Amino acid sequence: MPDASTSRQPSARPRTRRGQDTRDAILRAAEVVIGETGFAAASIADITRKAGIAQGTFYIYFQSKDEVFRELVLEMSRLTRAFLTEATADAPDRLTAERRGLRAFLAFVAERPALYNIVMEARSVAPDAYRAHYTTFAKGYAQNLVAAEREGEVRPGDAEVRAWALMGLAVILGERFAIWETDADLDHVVDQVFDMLERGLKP
Amino acid sequence: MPDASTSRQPSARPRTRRGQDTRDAILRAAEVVIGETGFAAASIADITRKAGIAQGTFYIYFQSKDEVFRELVLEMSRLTRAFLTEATADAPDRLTAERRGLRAFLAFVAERPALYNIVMEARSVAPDAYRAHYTTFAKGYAQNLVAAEREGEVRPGDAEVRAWALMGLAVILGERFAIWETDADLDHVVDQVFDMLERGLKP
DNA sequence: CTGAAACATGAATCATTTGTCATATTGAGC
DNA sequence: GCTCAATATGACAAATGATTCATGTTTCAG
Repeated sequence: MPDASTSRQPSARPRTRRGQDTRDAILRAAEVVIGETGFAAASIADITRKAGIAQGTFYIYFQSKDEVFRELVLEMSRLTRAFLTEATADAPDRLTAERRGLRAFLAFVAERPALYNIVMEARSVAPDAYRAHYTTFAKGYAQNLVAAEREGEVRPGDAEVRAWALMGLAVILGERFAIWETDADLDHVVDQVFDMLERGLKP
Repeated sequence: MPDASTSRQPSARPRTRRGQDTRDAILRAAEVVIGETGFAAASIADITRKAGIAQGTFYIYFQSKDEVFRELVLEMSRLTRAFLTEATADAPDRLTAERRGLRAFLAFVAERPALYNIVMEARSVAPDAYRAHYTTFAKGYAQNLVAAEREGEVRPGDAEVRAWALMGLAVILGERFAIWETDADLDHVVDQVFDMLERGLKP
């Protein structure tokens, strides 16, 4: 067992308010710098400069650049789920919940593109975290669909396949209509997608 | 105007069979090395070792690591489109073509995960190439949908939104069912997706 | 055959950055 | 107001890996 009293673990939780603030400052700076320039191009120097601290201070709170990155992915993962849970909480039925969820997701992406970029980049930088993010998400999604099916709110079908399909569609629509194009009519996008999803493409 | 006769452009086309072979060897090695370990982790040394050539030789054919990468993205882009065009060529109607297209795409991804990884990583390594890839793809996709709509093969709707939605869904299904899980029942996945897309989720 | 262009080599260069460390400073609890 | 753990500093050692280059070898048109 490591002796935390003599050899303090790097990246142990801060013990004072001051420490907490510094750690937060690093995370926020990392979100901006990594989110804007990408993981590879972002240097620790960039991050600490933006955070207004010395380079060495970084290593008091994180073992490596990789570690902040993972922390940011986790943060984004939690945040997105919380946001969507909130947004869909009092929907009358599943399809309405899905619609509101997609709308909220697009708004979220437009609001914090940096965090979105970080999750996307996690695919190559921290594949396990990336995969965990989507898998967790998909699980909840599928559960909702199964429940909806039981209630007769959607036609029967493979909930897992559907969940992944719906996530995928949300992801790329976010990229296309909330990041690349910054003034798209998101309500129109959602309407169109749900016209397709609810009633199908067949004439 | 640069004088190509005295200062040969690096990355000019090879002029002999031998040169062509070497260039191809580099591309194939780069596909494997970058596709498996990621752009950042892949070193020129790794690539040239795998290609069986000296490090300096690399720079006869490519200006930088970035340049091979872009070339690979382009290659993948062309290849995927050709493959899908072929796979959907003699479909009786649009929805059948879409179905066959998705099935073929999943098979393609399962077959060459390295190339797929490269396109995904392009999002951060070569954003313009990444975007060009999807935009080109979406354009063709949307045209097909517009035509199908005219023929009365699909219900009217915003073809661009639909095109992106369908692409997004294919992308993440590829990741989930062709890369992460290597023995998924791809026909089942396609059936389920098309049940949803054709007839809709509403009971 | 032959010479010039094309191609190939790999050691050396060079720029970049990570992560460390010896040395301050801060502030909470006594 | 002292003391010690926590926090902060910034210069620097060490590694890394992309790119260059001076020199050799191969190819092929004439």
